[in-house]
Amino acid sequence: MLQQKLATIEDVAAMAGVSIATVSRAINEPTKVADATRRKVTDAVARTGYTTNAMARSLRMRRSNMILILAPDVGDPNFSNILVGLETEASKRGYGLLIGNTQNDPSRETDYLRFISSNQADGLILFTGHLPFGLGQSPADARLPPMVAVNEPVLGQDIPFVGVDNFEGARIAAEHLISQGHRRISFVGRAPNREINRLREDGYRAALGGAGISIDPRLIIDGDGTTESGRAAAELMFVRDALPTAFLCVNDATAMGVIIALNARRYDLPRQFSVMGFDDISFASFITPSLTTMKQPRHRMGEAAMELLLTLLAGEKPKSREVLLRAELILRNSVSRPPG
Amino acid sequence: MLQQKLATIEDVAAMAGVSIATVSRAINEPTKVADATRRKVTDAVARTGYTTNAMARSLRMRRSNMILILAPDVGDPNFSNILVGLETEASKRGYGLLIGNTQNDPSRETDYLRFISSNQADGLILFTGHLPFGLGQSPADARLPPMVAVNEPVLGQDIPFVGVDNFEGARIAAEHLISQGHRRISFVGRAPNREINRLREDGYRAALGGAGISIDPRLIIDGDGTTESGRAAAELMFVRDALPTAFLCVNDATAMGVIIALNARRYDLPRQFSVMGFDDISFASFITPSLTTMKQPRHRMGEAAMELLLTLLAGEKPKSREVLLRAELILRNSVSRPPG
DNA sequence: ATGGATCATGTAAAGGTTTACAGTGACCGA
DNA sequence: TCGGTCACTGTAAACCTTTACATGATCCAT
Repeated sequence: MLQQKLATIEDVAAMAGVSIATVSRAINEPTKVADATRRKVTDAVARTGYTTNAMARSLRMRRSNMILILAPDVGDPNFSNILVGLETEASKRGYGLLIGNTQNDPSRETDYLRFISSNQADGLILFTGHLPFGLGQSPADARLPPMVAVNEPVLGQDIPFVGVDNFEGARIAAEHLISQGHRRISFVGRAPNREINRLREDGYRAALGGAGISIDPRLIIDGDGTTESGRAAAELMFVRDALPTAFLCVNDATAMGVIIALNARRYDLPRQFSVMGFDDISFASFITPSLTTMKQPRHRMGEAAMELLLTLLAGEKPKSREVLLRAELILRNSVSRPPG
Repeated sequence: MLQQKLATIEDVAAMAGVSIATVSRAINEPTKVADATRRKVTDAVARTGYTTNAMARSLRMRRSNMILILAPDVGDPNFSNILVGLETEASKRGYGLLIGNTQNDPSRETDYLRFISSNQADGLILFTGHLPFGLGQSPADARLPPMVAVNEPVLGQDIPFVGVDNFEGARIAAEHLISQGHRRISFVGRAPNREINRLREDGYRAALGGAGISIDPRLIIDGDGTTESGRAAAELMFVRDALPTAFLCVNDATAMGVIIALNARRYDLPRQFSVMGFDDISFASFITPSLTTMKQPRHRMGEAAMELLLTLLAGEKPKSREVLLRAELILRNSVSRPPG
């Protein structure tokens, strides 16, 4: 390779006329070194262009200052903003981010664990909602690496979690619809085995219950959170005999599907039907009508998750092992009073 | 720390009754080791749960098997899919991805170079369209690390590039509008100092020239590629006296702004105005009318860029230092024949 | 039988840090 | 003057690999 040899700590030590130990100290614990010496060292560092070899440092310290992010799909617009928050905080604290895109493929999840076992990453951020395949199953690896789940909690494992209060958020959303006079409110995106969907459905139920509205099970529609599922759900409502006046959707993607289906049937929104989403993805404001939704503080979620993980990594006790942020109601044009 | 000591190569060697050199060879160059010995080693590896310490390996080999991604905004929907392509190819070849989100902040760009200079990353993928601040300016660092620009080329530096043929793509788009009978076609998103915008504008000009249509400079509107700029551009057209029958937009975000503005003015699209975008971002199909656009093969762009970088890293000569992929015309509902 | 080639393995150095421990002077109080 | 602190610096081990080189065994052709 053409790579010219980089300056090492020895070169700096030689130029400054001190030992390598002193150079190391001058860099990492400046107070422990005499002023004059420190100046000689910083001088030599500048002249040689020395930068610490992170590999040697990591080897010695058994710490890489890297965090592995395990996500099913980095391209997901809901994830990528959290990623920016994670990155902001990590970068501020001198950590780097390693990305692991798993596509929900168990073998890729396992594969990425090599970064942990080979010491290339000190901790783990989980977007997946479950432990990576191969971790925590056998009692042998009862000792899990430091990790924090974000967005979606990991059930039954007591993994620290940062996310939004989905129950409360959905309740606020449903209450908003109720306050506009709606009483026949559909919930689109039921999926009892997905924790997020379950919590949002529960929030919906709590709001209706609190307002003394009895729940019509025909208005609760299964869905996997995709735009297509929203479209299909809306179509299904027309087949069944009972129509709602408002749709509360488990997320924005679903809500967009509902809106597309209603637009295609030439309904005038929001006059004839109101629609609410959840998440406030970037395109929620671009669809017609623009989407009233619950905004997730994604950037802050990322920051909080990273902060929690770094606290754990430092061996300190965090204030709390669970951080629930509040979702914020964003009023746009997809909700009005019901017709009639 | 609670960290129990991990098995090292010495533990494996002891258990297998061979030297550590043999263990290393059995793992990395299995053919150079006798069958019986290899079996003993793999056995011991399994029993101890040994994984090679990547730090020690990197230190010794002066190679980290990591690639640094420098992007202005990881959350950009156009970027994140390229990222998935990069990741696919990198992961296949045993490389990891380090993300550097710069927000176009020069100091953050420089900051991330520490991963290169400290040997934590072997190469660089540039989304930024320019060299990171602090690199290549002074003749001292004339020797640049191996890098590949993706999406947006770096001008005047002979940096290998993978992207879409923007000139050709824009020409195809404009020709599509012309083939539908449009002759008054606006170009929204002129920005002569942005290479991508410039190329797309040139493609537009070439198509019109080729069809013998003279270009009305009043139909060419500045824009920075944001949705807001598209909205503003459309409004501007109404202030000026000359209206087009079709809008060719520099990208989908701009096109969505144009559509929103036209929808707000209660025009019937595409009957009264046709609109085309460029990129095919995921929400292009969700706006009403759904957007006819040029699709960028983002996943393949990522793969190709990573492939090129790894070729350079291996010290081999790549087939070509520039890979231009073709954008594909996606027909949807935002284009029709002009009115009248 | 002998020289040389081939194959399998071992020895030890090198890669660049951090840090426990030891050492050196200077200074202070008795 | 002496013992003891204190502030600073140096020595050397440890972190865990990969790999050039040396060694020894086997085999074949002479």
